[in-house]
Order: sequence, then C-alpha cells, then structure tokens
Amino acid sequence: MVAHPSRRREATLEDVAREAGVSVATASRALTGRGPASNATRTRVAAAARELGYVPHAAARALATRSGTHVVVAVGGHTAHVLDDPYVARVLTATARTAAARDVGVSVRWLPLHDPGELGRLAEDRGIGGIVLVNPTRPALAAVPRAARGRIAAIGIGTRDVPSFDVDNGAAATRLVEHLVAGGRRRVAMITGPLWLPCTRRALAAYHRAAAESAIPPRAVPGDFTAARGGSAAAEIMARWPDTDAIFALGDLSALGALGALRRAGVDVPGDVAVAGFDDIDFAALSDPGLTTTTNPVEAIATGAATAVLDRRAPGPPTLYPSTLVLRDSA
Amino acid sequence: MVAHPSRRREATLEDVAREAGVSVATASRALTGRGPASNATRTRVAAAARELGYVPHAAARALATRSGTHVVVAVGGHTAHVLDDPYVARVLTATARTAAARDVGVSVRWLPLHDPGELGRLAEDRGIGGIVLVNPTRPALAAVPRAARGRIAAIGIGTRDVPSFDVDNGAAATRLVEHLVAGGRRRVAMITGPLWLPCTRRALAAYHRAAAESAIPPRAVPGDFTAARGGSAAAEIMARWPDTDAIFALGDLSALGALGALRRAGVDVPGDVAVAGFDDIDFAALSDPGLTTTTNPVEAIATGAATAVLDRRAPGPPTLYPSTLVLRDSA
DNA sequence: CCCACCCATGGAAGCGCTTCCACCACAAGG
DNA sequence: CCTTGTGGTGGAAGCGCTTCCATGGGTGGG
Repeated sequence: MVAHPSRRREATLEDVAREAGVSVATASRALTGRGPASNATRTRVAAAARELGYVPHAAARALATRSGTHVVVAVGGHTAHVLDDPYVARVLTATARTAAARDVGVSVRWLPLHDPGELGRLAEDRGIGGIVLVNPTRPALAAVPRAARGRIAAIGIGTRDVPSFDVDNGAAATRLVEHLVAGGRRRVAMITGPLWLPCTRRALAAYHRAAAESAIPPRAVPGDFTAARGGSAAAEIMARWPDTDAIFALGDLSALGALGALRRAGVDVPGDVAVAGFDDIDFAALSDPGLTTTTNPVEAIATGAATAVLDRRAPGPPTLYPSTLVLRDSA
Repeated sequence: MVAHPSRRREATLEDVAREAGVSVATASRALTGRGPASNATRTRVAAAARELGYVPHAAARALATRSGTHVVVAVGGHTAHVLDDPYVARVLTATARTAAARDVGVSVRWLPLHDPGELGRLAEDRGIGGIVLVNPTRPALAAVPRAARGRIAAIGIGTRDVPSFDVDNGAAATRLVEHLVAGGRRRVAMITGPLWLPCTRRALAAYHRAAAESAIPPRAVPGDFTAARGGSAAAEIMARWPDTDAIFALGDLSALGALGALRRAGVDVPGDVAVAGFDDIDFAALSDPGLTTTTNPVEAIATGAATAVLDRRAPGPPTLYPSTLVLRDSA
C-alpha cells in the first residue's frame, strides 16, 4: 500500500508554484528549463514538484505548445496485414520505448498503397507530434502538404526520399552473395520482398551486380516476407532451375519458410542447397540447421528515427546502418 | 499531389462554427452528440466540418474533458528486458491497432518488480486514459490509489486480481500433459515461467494435478520464457532425470530452445523425448520437427482488454479464452 | 553617484475544446 | 392573457500549461 490521501486532487503546476513560493510562470520555466531561472528557484521548484508528486499534464502542455501528444508509426502496404509483420512489431516496440521516455504515446497506422492521401491527412492532424514512416510510397509522400513536411521523419526498409534511417541492405546482399560464391556456390537464387518496395529493388540490384561479377546466372522470384511465400518460392525456384545450389531470401521469415520446404522435399541443407536470410531475427538461431543471415539493427534504426522525430531534428541525409554477416550452418 | 492551399492554418472548431453559422458551443454539441441539438444544426455542422477537413484536437479535448490521451501497456518484470518479449510485442501491436481506431495513442512501460509504487504513479498521470496491465504483482496493484481504480483494466498472462482477459492455461497444461500421457509418455518434465508469475503457478499446479492423476513423477524446473533458458533447462532436466521422455515448456520460445539443445545433444525428438510448447507462435510451425503446442489468442485478448479500457466498461469478472491443442511432430 | 543594462520574476493572454448556465421563443395549461 | 414549462441556443468560464511582455532589483561603467 502507498500513502496516498485517497481523495486528493492531483497536483498541478499551480500547486507546485504555491509550494515553492513562486509564480506559475517561473515554475514552468524552472521545470522545463526553457527561459531564465536562477539556480535557487530551479532547485526549490524541483523539490516542490517531487514533494507533491507532480506529473505534468501532457495534453495541457501539448495544447499550449501546439505540439502533438503522440507519434504514429505509419506503415505502407497492400493490406492492413502489414501491421502483423514481426518487423513492424520490432519498430513499434522500439519506438514506443523511446517515446515513453519523453512521455508521449505511439500509434500505428496502415498506409494503404491505393490511397496515397492517407499520409497527407495524418500529417495534418495536430494531435500528432511526429510520424515514423515505414515503407511509404512516393505518391503518398507527395501527398503531404508542404506546411506539414517539417513534422515528418522517415525510417526503415523504406524510402530514401526523405531523411531516413535504414540498414544498408545493398551492401548486405552483396556480401551474402560473395560469401555463398566463396563457399563454392555457383547457382545462387534470390527470393525478394514485394517489388514495389524501393528496398527490395535496391537489394535486387545489388544481387544482380554481384551475380554479374561472379558470373553466376541471375535467378530471382518475388516474395512478400512471409514464411509461407518463402516455402512456395523455394519450390518454384527448384522447379524452374533444378541445379540451384543456394537460395538467399530477403527476410529470415522467408528463408526459414524456404528451408522448411526444402527439407520436407528431401533436399539436404546445406549439402545440396545453401540457404541464407536477412534480418537475424531470434529464430534464425533456433532453426535446424541454424540460419546464416545478416543483421538488421531494427531497434537502433527505430530508436534513431523516433528520437529524430521527437527532437524535431533538422532533416539530414539518409543514415545507413551497417549490417554484419552471421554465419551459422545453413550456408 | 493533393490540393492543399499550402499556407493554411488547420481548421478549429471555431472555423466550423462560423462556417455553419452557429456558436462554438452548439458546434461542439452537434459534433459530439452530447447535449441537445436540433437535427438541422447537427447536419449543417457536420457538413461544415467535412468541408473544412476538421479534425478535433485530441489534446484540447482531453484537457477540457479531463480524460487521457493515451493508454499505456504496463508490463511487470524483473528487468526492462521484458519489453523485448515477443509476447509483449504482440500485446502492444494489438492494443495499438485497437487504440488507433479511436485516435488514441499507446505507450509501454516497465513495472519493476522491486518498485510497486510505479503503477500507482502511472495511475495518477492524468494524461493516461487507461492502463492495460500485463503481469502486475499484487503489491503493485495494492499501490494504486482507490480514486484511480476506475481507470484500470487488466489483461494477460497476469493477475486475476482485477478484471482481466486471459488464456486458460491451467486447462491447456492439463490437456497437454494428458496428450503426452496418451501418447505413451511416462516421465513428463516441465519448464515453467518465472515463479513469481501467478500464471506460472496456475500452470504448474495444473501440471502437478495432471501428473498425480496419471501417476507420473513431478519434475519441474523454473524457466524465464527465453529460448536460452529453455536450452539450459532441458539440459538440467536430462542430467537430473535421465529417463525423462517428454518435456513441456510454458512458452514456445523455451520449448524451441529445449528442442534445439536436445537435438544438439544427440537426443532424438520425438523418438527419445517429446517436446511441447505453449503459445503457438509463428515459429512453432517452422521448426524441425514442428512443435506441438497449444494456442494463446493474445491478439483477441489484447484487443478485448484494450476495448474494455477505452470504453471504460464496468469491471466484470476475469474472462478466460480457451486454448486449443495444435498437434505437430514434436510430440 | 547615476544611468544603462541584464537577469530573474510575475501578470496575463492565449492554445482548442467542453460544459454550466442564462436566455429566448414558443407551446401548452390554467 | 399570464404563468410554467421545454428544447435549442449562445456567452463565458474554465481545463493546465507555455510564453510574451512589463517590471523590478541588482551589477558595472561612465
């Protein structure tokens, strides 16, 4: 039990000011650190606030400062199902943790591919303090009014059209292909992500370049980041190009799906076909054989993006996080 | 591109009122549906709002109505690491989706086991519209002041001390043990969750009861829901009771960890030892062999809890969701 | 010794919304 | 015809905070 006088009104800034013997204006300045305030008052006010268990009213503050009370994670995709993607869950969790530290909430929203206006509408909502974009489309970005541009920061497997934080998946794809080739593989196929995603196209381009350099035939089939599609894509690959000796999937989920399908089909992994993924999700380590993959520092990326949004930092150039190779048994 | 006059102030209720030729008071009443308003005004105001693209300022509304702007998902645990648990991620995602539909944000907070006061402080934060509790401790619940009780709803693998939504893991554990016994297993060990969790104790009790009924020796070691601990716990079990022929873990992550450890140790699964989990996470289907487990409808549970919080529904008795057995190859 | 300057402070005006209350017109009952 | 309702409406007072602006008491330079 806690010693709470049970019928007390919760403390407001006015109470704190009275307790500290200053005006609300001064109390506000002392507490927020904005504007002048002597050290003496600063500590006195802080003490009063602690004493009274004062917690600032986020809505009132937002109203007065004309800033939003929450940031939204907006995810582009064909269906609302993208919100169920574990990748999105990681972004959301990291964003929420970052935001919680500054006492702002987080929402998720699906940005339908077919309705580019949604993002514009979101950007006009004054309740929103910032937007973390995941995989937005160009048309959607174009739909946000100039005036609202300042409030937006971007992130993710997504665009480079706005300041963003992203993993360098071009380099990762290249390194992975090189590793497979170094291991003696000569027929390296790729399961991509959805083709409308710029990041898919970048990774695909890197794959094509690496394949050309190693003189291996390009073999790519489109995927959608799901395990189910990974399985069917692997089957498709083996049917079309039976001599394939390695499969690289954009996304561990797809890679694990492919791995499962191959094993069920009696293919030896990595004996007959090597399998590699992308993201290094927890389960990559648990599969049998362990999945070779490259890391995707989603948490760092999401945290960086959320921090940038919350600080309203000046838009810089896209920031690329490095991805490192994780060697396990599947390749 | 969207046709937005680029330098326009966003519409406020005052603009809507002027456009509709009524006062702000009337506009507010017409829009919210609270208080009297003639049908004519109601439609006129609605039209004006649509025309102007008016979206109510959530913070201002929250300030005026003294209601919160976001709901927080509060997770009890030893370390802040609990926030990384995939289970929590699922709860968070589902809550965020539900909340987004009503335009409220969501935060996550860690409730340290050693600081029961944190929840009380949370409950006093006027910015918070509701709290979804995950695994709160009794002392923490006791620390929330009476006055704030009305704002709380609870959920999860957690408590039954407040109105809650939970999976019936007692029944699930019983069913799983019975299934293992029916399959001829006689030495069924269990890897539990953290012992301070009521849900762990309930599942453990169910296991003990089922074991007693089937005359099998009780063998339980504590776990923590992680894959790593699952692996070490399995090793511990096999060292202490070498004749164990089945392991049931509370949580698929632990089960998969155990499965991996057993295979690496050269144990045949399910030949020598059967393995079963709990939760039916995506990866349960992808492991080799596929993991036998029981479902945990987290999304439904979280959605139900979030809805209850948002609607401020009268606290009812704890609601139990059924768990169904998913038979795969590991048991 | 005075003036200019500066820093710390308090008063007060909002931010956009809800809601209490007084008000008005009109209908029905005495 | 006057009273007593009644439902629709507008005025205005906040909700708790930030911030502009004016004010005051200090310091240093002239």
